[in-house]
Amino acid sequence: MDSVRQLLDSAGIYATPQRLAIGEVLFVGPQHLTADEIYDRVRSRNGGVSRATVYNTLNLFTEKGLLREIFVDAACAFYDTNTRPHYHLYNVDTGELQDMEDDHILEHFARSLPAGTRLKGVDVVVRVGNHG
Amino acid sequence: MDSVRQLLDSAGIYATPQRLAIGEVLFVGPQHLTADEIYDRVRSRNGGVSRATVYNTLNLFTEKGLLREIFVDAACAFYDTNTRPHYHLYNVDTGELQDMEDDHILEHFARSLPAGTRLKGVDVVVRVGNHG
DNA sequence: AGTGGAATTGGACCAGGTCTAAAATGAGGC
DNA sequence: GCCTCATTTTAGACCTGGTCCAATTCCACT
Repeated sequence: MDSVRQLLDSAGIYATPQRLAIGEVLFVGPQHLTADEIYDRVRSRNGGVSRATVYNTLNLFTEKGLLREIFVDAACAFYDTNTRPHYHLYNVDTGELQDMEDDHILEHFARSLPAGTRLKGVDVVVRVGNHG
Repeated sequence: MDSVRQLLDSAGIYATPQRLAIGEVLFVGPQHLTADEIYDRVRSRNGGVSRATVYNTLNLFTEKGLLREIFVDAACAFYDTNTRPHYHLYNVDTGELQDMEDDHILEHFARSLPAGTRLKGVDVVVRVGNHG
């Protein structure tokens, strides 16, 4: 139960009740959630957390490297608890997003797609910056 | 000059003056533009095109496979005239987006980054669907 | 207890992008 | 040439995810 507190500590994040509540929703395992899903889950478990705090906290966690933002369509960001560089499989029809673990997926993706799905495209974004 | 018309024809898109104007802005070569940039360029060249038409047309072109949408941050979509599966280099500080042509970039990206930039992360989205 | 800086809050605000209802366009038939 | 009707365009209202802001609360420290 205190693993979330430790995680925040190790990232240099001051642990508040709200941040712990949000962390407990997020860091139960690898998952992809939207801000709204996170907001709903935190509320139904702990009650009082405002939308603004959820956004603040998600941005803070992202900045500190505990989360990664994924943009897969214009109208909603996913937050991924797996922060290693990795691949995603996005189903444009269902809106599902899942991790792909195969390191050679780029060579194989066409062969290894889930049954019943058809390839629509592959985008790789290598994110760089000028500092930090 | 009529190559845009031919492109629209071959994609089964009825060629209107507005669509041709937008096509002429887009299909001059490989590039990444935002909807707003496209709107501005069309207006400064041809005048009368409404924002709604630009969005309609971009969606139509995307649907018909002439364009690809790229989501790289929450607040703005890029439209890429290169529709083959390929990689992008996004500079989080400048907002620049460029194509990467190296087919083995995933193995080499860490070594081949532009001078003065540092790796922030790699996201690969393999887009699939249940039909079509 | 008192103080000051950080965190939280609700609500106003912002900006892409979509929707809608009305007007304009234009190809096909006459 | 001109009607007709479906398609396209348009302006502006609208929606919605996300940010900003000023006011309040919290809490570590004295």
